[in-house]
Order: sequence, then C-alpha cells, then structure tokens
Amino acid sequence: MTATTDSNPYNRTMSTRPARTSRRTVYDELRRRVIGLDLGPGAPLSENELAAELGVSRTPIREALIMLAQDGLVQVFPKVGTFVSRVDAQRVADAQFLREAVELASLDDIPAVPDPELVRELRDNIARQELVEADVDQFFVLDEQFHQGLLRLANHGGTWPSVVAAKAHLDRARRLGLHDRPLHDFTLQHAQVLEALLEGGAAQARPLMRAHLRAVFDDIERLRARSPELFAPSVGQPTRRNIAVWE
Amino acid sequence: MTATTDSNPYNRTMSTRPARTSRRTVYDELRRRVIGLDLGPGAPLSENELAAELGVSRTPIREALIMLAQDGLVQVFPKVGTFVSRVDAQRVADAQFLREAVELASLDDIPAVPDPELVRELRDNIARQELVEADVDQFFVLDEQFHQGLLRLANHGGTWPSVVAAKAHLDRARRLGLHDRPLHDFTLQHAQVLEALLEGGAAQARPLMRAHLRAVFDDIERLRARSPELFAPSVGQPTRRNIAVWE
DNA sequence: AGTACACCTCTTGTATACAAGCAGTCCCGA
DNA sequence: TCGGGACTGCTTGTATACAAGAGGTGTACT
Repeated sequence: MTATTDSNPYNRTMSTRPARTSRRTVYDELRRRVIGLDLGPGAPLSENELAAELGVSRTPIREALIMLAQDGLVQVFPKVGTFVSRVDAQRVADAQFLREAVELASLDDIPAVPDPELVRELRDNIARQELVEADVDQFFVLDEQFHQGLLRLANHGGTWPSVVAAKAHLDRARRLGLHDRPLHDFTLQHAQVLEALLEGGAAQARPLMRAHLRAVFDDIERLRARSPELFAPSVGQPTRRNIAVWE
Repeated sequence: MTATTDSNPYNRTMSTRPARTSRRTVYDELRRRVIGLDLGPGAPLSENELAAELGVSRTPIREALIMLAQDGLVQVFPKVGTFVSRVDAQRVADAQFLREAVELASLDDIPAVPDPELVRELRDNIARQELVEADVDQFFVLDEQFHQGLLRLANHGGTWPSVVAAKAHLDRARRLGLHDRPLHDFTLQHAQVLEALLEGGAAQARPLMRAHLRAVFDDIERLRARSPELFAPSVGQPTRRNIAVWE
C-alpha cells in the first residue's frame, strides 16, 4: 500500500499525533481498493454494506466516500448510489499532464548544490530499488519516495499531494493492463535521472525525466489502443445493481 | 463570488442535475468566507455554532469541513477544534509553483490553429475585462474564466480544479494586503498573452505568461516582506477560544 | 505563594433514527 | 400482448443522541 497519501506537510501538527480516526482508516482502505482495482471502475458502493463489512457505522464510511469523491475516485449520485469512477481517458491524460508539468518544472528549481542529506536518501532509495525482485507493491513505495524526494530537493515537497492525486488515476489505469514490464527498467531510468541531475543539472535531467514519465503513460496508451472498452467515457450513469438474495 | 469551483468536468453527469445538497451550500459558503478572509487565518470554527448560524444540523457542516480540510483551507484537530489554516508562506509558494508549472506547460500543448470558438470566447472575455471599473469580484470571475479558457485551449481543462485549489491559497494571501493594484494592469497582461499566443505561439506567449503569474506572486512576496506576521508558520497549534458569556 | 489535581465545559468522533427519492418489479387492466 | 401505475426495496441526505478526550479553571493543600 502506498502509505504516502497523508504526507501533506501542511497537515502536520508536530505536537499532536496523527489522529487515526476510523474515517481515515476507511479512506485509506477504500482508496487502496479502488487504485488496486479490487473495486473495479463502475463498481457500486453501498454505505450500508461497507459499514457492515468494515465494522463501523455509516458515518465514517460516508465521510471517507466524500473524501474519495473529492479525489475523483468515486462518484456520488444523491438518492441513487455511489460508484467507483470510470477510468476516463481524458482524465488520465490530464493527470499525466499535471504530473509531468510539475515534476519537470521542479527540476529547474533544484539548487546547484542540493541538500546532501536528501541526495544520500535518493541514492539509498535507488539502491533499494535494485534489490527489489518482483514485489510490485514494495517497488511502488520506493518509486513514490523517489519522486517525492526529487520534489523536496527543489523545495517543492508541498506539491506532492497534488501529484499523488494525479498519480492515483495513472496507477489505476496502468493496473488495468496487469502487464509486468520489468521493474528494473524503471529503476535504471531513476538512476539515470538522478545522475544526470547531479552531473549536468536540470538541463540534462529534463529529457530523461520526461522520457521516464512518458514511458508510464505510453504503457497506458498502448493498453487503451488494445482494449478501448476499459476506458469507457464516464458520462454514462451507472445502472443500479440487482440485489435480491433474500437468504 | 467565483462560481467556478465545481467546474470539475469529470463530476458532471449530463443526465442528473447538479444535486444541490445542503452540504454543498455550506461548503461553498465557508470556502467563500475563508478565501475572502471573512474568516481570518487561525479563526476557530465550531460545528455547533455554524450549524446554528446556517440553520442546518452538524452533519452537513462536518462534511463540508472535511472537504475544506482536504483543500487545506481548514485544519481539524480531533477532540480539540477546527481552525482556518494559517497563511503559510511555504504553502503559498508551492501553490504558485504548481499553478505556474501547469499553466506554462499548457501553452506548449495549444494547437497551431486553436479552436476558433474558444478564441472568440477569450477575446470576448478580455473585452469584458476592459469594461470592469472597480468591481474586484466581477474581475476575479473573468480572470478565472480567462485562465481556464487557456487551459481548455490546450485541451487540458481537466486540470482546472487543481489549479483552482492552488489559486485559493494564492488569492487568500493576496487579500491579506488589500492593496488595489489597478485591475487594468492585469487586463493588459491578459491581452498581451493572448495576442502573443495567437501571433507567435507558445514560444512568444510563455515569457509574458510567466511575468503575469509572477506579478501576482511578487505582490504577495512584497506583502510578506512588509508584514511578516501575517504569514506565521502553521506549526503552532491554535489556542482554544474563551467562550463564557453566560447571558 | 506556588503547585497539584479534580472538575467541568467544550470539542470532534461515532452510532443511530428518520426523511426523501429513484427505479425496478409486479400486478392489473385494456 | 402490451401498457401503466402502485408497491417495495434500496439508495443517500439530514438530524440527533451519545461517547471520549483535551484543556482551561478554580480550589485545596503544602
């Protein structure tokens, strides 16, 4: 699970602890399911069912769903139902665009002599990426730490939550394919970006970074060409599920 | 007020109407108050008081506050209180960075022959800006329509919600100053950006756009230099207000 | 005077009850 | 056979009751 969701630096309070409310737990869990496609695009979500399953009342469920709706991961139709958002090609493209814009622009703001402590963390991160064999989840955690680290290098770590929000839609689209491109391709790209950055600055790192980000998006676009039905436009409102089962 | 908040194109459903729930009304109202500084940074928000004032129960109030918390406009401390977020200099800088990155990058994606209908709208928008005398709110609406229009020109209208979220923090910071820079300065910059774009493409428009966006940020930075106390870091948790008043 | 401590009132978090509405089903009638 | 309308189950929206904790306040004791 990507535990970096709430790494919003502005929501830290330093003096008070994380305050793990039930709502937060539900939010994290549902977000994980949506991004991980345990809950497929268009799937209906019943507040009552979720409440029963997760062992809490409707209140924290509702509040978590509201947060997910703000993230664009679910859609709430009053008096009708709540549904996992469809994977919309336009939305995925917008997410890619935003992420690319922010991450590329941040390269220009990285100081000539970057924070050595952060650089050390990044190198260490890459070293650990190289040790990952096939654990995709583990790799994703490291991948997120790496990209967030680059933003922090530019002193723009505060934009990470926005990037993560966009990334959620990209990750979901990517998982539709299930294809297992070798993880080491990405690790190599990460290493190349970092070295180019430290050697030649933003000018040299930029094209590599763009290529790296585009590699992910190109995977998605290939998938879309192959299986367009997965990217049905989200305009069609969902149908109510048939429940029945008086058991 | 800027009514463009819910212009998220993905949340449209075409078939169902906007569904104006009470929660939405409360959210819009509180957001307006926070950005308009009717509710100053650090101000305490009591769910009970708001419920009484706005004539609804705690439920829609809570849910609206949760949405505002996700926007970073308020902070909720469990069992302690809810407070309007401080205007944090780092956060404002991050918002500026994100907005700049997205809006500048979008220029590169504007087609050589842009949608003539959208161009007409943009020209019309500028014409109306020129007619605005001193109505700041009216100007803000046109300003947002203009910037959103440019994004749509690049077929990246879907990123507008993210830009608006960042812009909220910028606007709030800007209002701390209350200074009335002539609106026509901005109108002129808008016109110059659009003309440069249509004449010479992204290459010519980019520096003008950057200058325009920076002009706003520079105002904020000047204000910060003059009145640093307004930008107190948000780490310090607020103090509980004294209520008393047995009346 | 200073300090420890019980208290008391506020806060948000959670659970539950009720309201309102959409939509599929089923039955009845033409 | 086909159409229409009441019915019935669900859905989310809102209101309210209760739980649990944080922290200011005042008092009593040293």
